Amino acid sequence: MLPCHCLALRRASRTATSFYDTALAPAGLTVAQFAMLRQLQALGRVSISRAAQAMQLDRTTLGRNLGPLERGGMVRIVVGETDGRQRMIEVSDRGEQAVRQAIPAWKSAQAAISGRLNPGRLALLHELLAEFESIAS
Amino acid sequence: MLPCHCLALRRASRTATSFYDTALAPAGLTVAQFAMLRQLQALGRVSISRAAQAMQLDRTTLGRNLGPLERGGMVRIVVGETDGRQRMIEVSDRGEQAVRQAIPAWKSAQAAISGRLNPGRLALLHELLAEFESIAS
DNA sequence: AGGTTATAGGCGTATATACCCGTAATTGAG
DNA sequence: CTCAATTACGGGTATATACGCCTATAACCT
Repeated sequence: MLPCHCLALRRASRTATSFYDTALAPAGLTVAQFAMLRQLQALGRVSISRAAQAMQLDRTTLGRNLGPLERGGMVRIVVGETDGRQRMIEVSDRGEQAVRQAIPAWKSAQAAISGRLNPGRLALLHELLAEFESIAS
Repeated sequence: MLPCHCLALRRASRTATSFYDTALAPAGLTVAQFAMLRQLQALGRVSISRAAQAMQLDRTTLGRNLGPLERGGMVRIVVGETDGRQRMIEVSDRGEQAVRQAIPAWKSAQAAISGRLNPGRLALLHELLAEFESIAS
């Protein structure tokens, strides 16, 4: 049974997600939510489609994932002024605070990895992942 | 914004899943189902918990994922003879046939990656993923 | 201006994933 | 042998992910 590249990535992704989710749980965020909020902060006020494109996520997936964040008061979804079709995403103060509060836990998870996988190999992993994505996308 | 190891893995996993799912779609299997069937074949008749452990999957996740396969007649779930609590998983002939039929598509997807990421780097990726998992699990 | 085309999203549906809690069956201590 | 502890699993709930179809809005062409 030859190793399936996809299976290896999926397994590693599950493991990483579980590891980070455990670390972030006290802060009340999943790693998906944390990453999404941080990316939304970096993007600023942005439409759903544009955010999805930036995050390499399906549009409808991003739309659905906004649900829990919106219910938690972390983001607001408002109709675009110039284009009535667009739904603009705004990270609320509560969302920014949640990210700030979660950052120590996230850093701790990051450090747990960095402490056991030397910087060169970690950088190489990121590089190979990026290369893989450019091939498979 | 420092790169989150988890986010990078999740992104790559999504990309890979989409790539392989597209390749496998004509065969009527998702890559998750394909990988699961192949692992079940390798394991032989096995209980749900034991299979989940072998696949590094949550037990309840594996149990749920059996649903579509069972509905499609790819696997049978039978009560264990020696232990009435166990549910033994058996890949049916239909399941084996589905795997056989999907293998060309899978190989094509594998080859599309191998053709653009040289063997050394691909092997390194697998090695780094394994290392990551051993750290984060 | 009006009709056609294109774009932005929502909703239905389905799979994938994992947590918690409850139940059934086995194991083990005495 | 009995009963407590353990183990195996199902179901409820929730998030994450994506496809297809539909609607609303905008843009474009004549």
